[in-house]
Amino acid sequence: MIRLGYACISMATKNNPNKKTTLGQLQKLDRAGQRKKLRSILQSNFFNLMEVLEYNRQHDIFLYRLPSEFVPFATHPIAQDWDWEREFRWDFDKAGDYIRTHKMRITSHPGHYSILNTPHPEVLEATIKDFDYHARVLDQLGLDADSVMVTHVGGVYGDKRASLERFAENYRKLPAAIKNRLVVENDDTSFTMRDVLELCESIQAPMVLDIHHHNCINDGEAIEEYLPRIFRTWGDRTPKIHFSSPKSDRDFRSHADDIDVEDFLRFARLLTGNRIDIMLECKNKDFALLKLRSEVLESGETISLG
DNA sequence: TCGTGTCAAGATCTT
DNA sequence: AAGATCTTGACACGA
Repeated sequence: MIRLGYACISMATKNNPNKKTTLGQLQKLDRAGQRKKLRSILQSNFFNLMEVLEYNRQHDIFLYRLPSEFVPFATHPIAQDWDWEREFRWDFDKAGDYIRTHKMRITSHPGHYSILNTPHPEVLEATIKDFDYHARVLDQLGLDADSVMVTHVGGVYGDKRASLERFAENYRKLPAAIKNRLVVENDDTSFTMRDVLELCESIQAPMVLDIHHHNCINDGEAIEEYLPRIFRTWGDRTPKIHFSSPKSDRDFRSHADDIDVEDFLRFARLLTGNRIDIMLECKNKDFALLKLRSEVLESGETISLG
C-alpha cells in the first residue's frame, strides 16, 4: 500500500497554514501590538490548516507536510515569552483530533539553514532550537512516532568523514523529544544514499530516501538493493520516501512541476508488498498528486495507491 | 490591483 | 574578508 502526500501548500485551497510577517513589521509595533499580530497569524494558520486537512480527507490524501512557518517567529527572541502552546491549546487539540481520527500522517521539514553537523556552536544552538520548535508542534498535536521531522546531514566543511561523524556526535546529544522525531534524508550534492544509510544505521535513526536526490548524486548503487536496509531503519514505523521528477536534463536538480508517471511507476514496481508513504515534491503540489494518481490508475498497473 | 523589492537563514563558491 | 548565489513563496508597499 502506497500513500501519496504533498508538502505544505495546497493549490486547491489557496489558503495555506504558512502566513507570516517580517521582523521589520513587528518592530514597528509595541509589545501588545506584536503579540496581537503573532496571535492573529497563528489563528489564521490554524484555520487554514483545518481547511487543508478537510480538503485532504475529501481527496483521500493522508500524508501532508506542515509548513515550518506555522507558528510565526517561534524561535525568534522577539516572541520568546509568547506561550503559544498554552494559548492555542484548544486549536492544537482540535487539529490533533482531526488528524488522529482520520489516521493522517503529518510530518515537517526544518529549513535548510538548520544544520546539525555545523562546527559553529551558535549555529548548532539555533538548529537545536528550531528542531525543538518543530518537535513541539507535533507533540502539541498529539501525533505518534510516524510524525517525523526530516533534516539533511548538512555541510561537508572540506572533510566528509569528519562531518558525518560530527552529525552523529551532535545527534547523540540531542534531547529525547527531538531524537524521537528526527530522521535523515540524502541530499543532491554531498551526502549520498549510502552515506546517509550508514549514518542512520550507526545512530539508529530512520532514513528518508529521496529518489530524485539519489539520481542527482550516487556511486552507481541500485536502489532496490538498498531498500530493505533503508526500510529496516524505520523499525515498526512506516517508511517515508521523497519523490520528484527532474525539471529538465539541463536543470536536473530542480523539481519539475509534476511527477512523470513513467518515472513513478518504474520506482513503485520495486515496492510491492511494502507499506510506504511517498511525499511528492513538486511545484503543482496537490494537483500533481491527483494527476499522478489518475495517471497511475489509467496505466492499469496493479499498484495499490492510497 | 498589480508589480516588485524584501525577507530569512548557512554553506559554498567567487572575487 | 567580503559579497554573490542558492532557494522560494509571500509579505509589504508604492504605483
